[in-house]
Amino acid sequence: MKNQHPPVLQAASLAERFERGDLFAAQCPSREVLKHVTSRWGVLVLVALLAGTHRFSDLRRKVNGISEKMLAQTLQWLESDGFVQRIAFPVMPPHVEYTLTPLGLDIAGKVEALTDWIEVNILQISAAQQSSLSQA
Amino acid sequence: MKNQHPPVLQAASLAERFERGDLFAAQCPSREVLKHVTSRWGVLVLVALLAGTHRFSDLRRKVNGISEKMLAQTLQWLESDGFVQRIAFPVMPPHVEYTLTPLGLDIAGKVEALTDWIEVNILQISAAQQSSLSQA
DNA sequence: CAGGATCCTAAACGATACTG
DNA sequence: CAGTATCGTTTAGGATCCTG
Repeated sequence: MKNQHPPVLQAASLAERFERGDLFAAQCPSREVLKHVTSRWGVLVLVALLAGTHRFSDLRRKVNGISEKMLAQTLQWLESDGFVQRIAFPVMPPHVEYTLTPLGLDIAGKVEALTDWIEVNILQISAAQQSSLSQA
Repeated sequence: MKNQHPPVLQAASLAERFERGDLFAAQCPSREVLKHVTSRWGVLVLVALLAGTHRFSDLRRKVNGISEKMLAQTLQWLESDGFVQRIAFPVMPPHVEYTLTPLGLDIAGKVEALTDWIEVNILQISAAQQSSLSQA
């Protein structure tokens, strides 16, 4: 069954939402956004777009391994969440540009903070993996 | 355009990113770690453990909707990545505690920064979704 | 209580073909 | 070029049973 966003968010639950722990509720609307943003390709597309406007094929080349289908779907998710703006030029052949919105720029920064941390600490993580084998 | 990069991002220059291998490469080892951390339950378990040590059943109760299987698997991922330390007391019935390692504490903070941002901006995101429908 | 083993469904994903 | 549509495969994830 499909869990769709409620058209109007209750002001009553707004206060609750500002408290920590609301995310743990299964019906939290943030989980849907989180799903898009932390998806396998969502992360990479957001970070890629931090470098600036990209065309569809640019993104496809940059995000190594992504398929047409997944790129299109990921971009649609991010666009519907208001993180990405899609601009289609009515020319032939088609020319479409994708840009982060201010909102998207903000969240992409958070995502990049995470991915950067992983890349910086990847050796330390691998080392921890090794030592965990001897610990138990 | 309000490009407000956190300090951590500036520490990772473009040149450095090329040297340590880019996340955009399909074979980048960081992608595996990223997969665990940004997985549906990985995010929630990490944030949950920020509150301190939890037993298996505590986590299961706290992370609403997670199954035994996925909790066990997620914890094993995070443990093998060196983010979570598992302590099993040899008693009957079993007593097992899970705690964030220093490395895990660090990355959980990044993840929480992301989830917190979403929770705080969820209304703005919904608003962006609405306006994107009327713009077109 | 913690979690392994098994089975199963739903969803994600990829490849290809096709179109404006 | 930028997608959509369709199909087949793979993986995530859930339910249940079982054991130490």
